[in-house]
Amino acid sequence: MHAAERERRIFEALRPTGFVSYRDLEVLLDASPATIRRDLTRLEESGQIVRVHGGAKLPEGDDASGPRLMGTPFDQNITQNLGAKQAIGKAAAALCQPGEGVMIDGGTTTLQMCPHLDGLGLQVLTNSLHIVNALLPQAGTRILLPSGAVFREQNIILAPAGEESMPRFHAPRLFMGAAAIGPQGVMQADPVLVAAERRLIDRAEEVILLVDSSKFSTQSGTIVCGLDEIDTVITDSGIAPDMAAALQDAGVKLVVA
Amino acid sequence: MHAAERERRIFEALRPTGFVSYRDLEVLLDASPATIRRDLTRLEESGQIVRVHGGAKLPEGDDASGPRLMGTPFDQNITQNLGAKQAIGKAAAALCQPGEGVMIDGGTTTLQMCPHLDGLGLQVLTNSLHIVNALLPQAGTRILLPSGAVFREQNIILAPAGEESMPRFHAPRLFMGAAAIGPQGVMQADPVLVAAERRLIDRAEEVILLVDSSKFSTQSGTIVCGLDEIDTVITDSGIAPDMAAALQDAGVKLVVA
DNA sequence: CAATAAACGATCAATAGCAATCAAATATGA
DNA sequence: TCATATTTGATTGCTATTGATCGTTTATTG
Repeated sequence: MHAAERERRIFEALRPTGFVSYRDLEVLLDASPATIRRDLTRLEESGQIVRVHGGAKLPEGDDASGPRLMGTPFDQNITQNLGAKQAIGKAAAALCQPGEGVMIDGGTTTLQMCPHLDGLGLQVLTNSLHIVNALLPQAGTRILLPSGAVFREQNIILAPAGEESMPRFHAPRLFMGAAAIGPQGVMQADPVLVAAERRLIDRAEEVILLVDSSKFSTQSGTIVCGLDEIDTVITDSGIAPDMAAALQDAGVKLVVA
Repeated sequence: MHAAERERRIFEALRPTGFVSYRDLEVLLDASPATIRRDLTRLEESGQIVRVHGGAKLPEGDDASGPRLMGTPFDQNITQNLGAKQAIGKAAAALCQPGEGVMIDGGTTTLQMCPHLDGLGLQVLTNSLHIVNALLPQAGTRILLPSGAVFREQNIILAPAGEESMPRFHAPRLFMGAAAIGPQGVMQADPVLVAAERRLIDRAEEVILLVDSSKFSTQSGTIVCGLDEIDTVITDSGIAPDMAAALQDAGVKLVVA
């Protein structure tokens, strides 16, 4: 296989979550370790990726620093606070019990759970096509989808109002993202997301919110639910102490990844 | 072989993934290494391709057909009889009325309809994630999905038996693929596909079958339905005359793309 | 905090792709 | 028909890329 072809595959693997492991590449490229390392080194020197121990990731969301293909707002968000989101995703994945069924809401932070779910044999109900794509290579993970129409802005599946879209599903845990969180509760940028998430919340025993610390300083959006409906918040170390205290006062369990 | 003919073949090989290896060209063009290099040099000087060590690729930004991952049986099938499938897909798309709702079954032939559906403002119900991906860039096409579990072998959504997976949907036309077709009826390789397709058939006024002519000589599989349930068959000119006659005797309308 | 395993970088031989030159075949025009 | 121009094919070094094998560094786990 040739360098150009390998590069194409690397980016293809990199796009969904912003990260590829060295192991994945070994299988995907069918090339010797030395060659893979050389490819990664070259791509890093040209600024197109960032190497990390064990793989490579897309550069953190500084805009206009290279000829990367990212059109949708979603693709732009993937690289925002990528490191924090990866840590949060990993911590969230650690809460899943092998073999159980969980719900994962769409979002760039929840997306980062996916690489860590491999091998757990989970049953994942999600409304996000991005998450479907990320989970597709994991043979042991069962993917369930609700019915509905595809909403392109967020690449999620949206059921018509009042319609039963996921019959007979109930899960111990829902992992949810958000545009912002504050004392008023959890907020989303787009009102149509609110309806979708509310439906998920109603079907979960426990609601776990995944938000990087920048979401605590944003305030715009439509309210999804109050803090009383949230059981756990997973965030990064950038959270302000008073925010942490406020969450715990509201009875929310706080996990800092 | 003339230079023009070689150039045509080079682009043909280049289109699917955006890259051709020098080795591939050697087989494909049946020309001496020197000639191939000269062709590539010339095409690069005119800006139509970019040469890289070991082959050539399309210039950046010329991202007409997105890069696809090869390896699964599905991806291998895509290139089988591609020309015929494209023609069939185009003919099928021509049967769609602007603004109407249609159902499209998963398959490599039905997939070829997608490029021709842009601008029709259709409402497409499909169980195939491949078709979802193909339709995603078409802003005017509304995509509807049934609920269910993702079945990886074929990348389709499979509803649990007996469950209502697509409430309140009914379409004038179903476009369906098949593994084989003969006097006994329409066949699929995998029994799980049969259940999925049967459910679609029940919701359609008219069933249109898309099969390239090689499907007439295959005989293996599970029977999906008899010829009496098929209204129209679209195939390529490779169909044997006696087969064509048999279809028309069975009351099936035959379209040769 | 130490042990272990994985990932890393550097070096070197082998291979594959490359450019340049020249010879042969084919086309073109008087 | 002959001469000339253009295209194709073969040969020859040369360079780039690859894969294997080291020893070293870095995460991870108990």
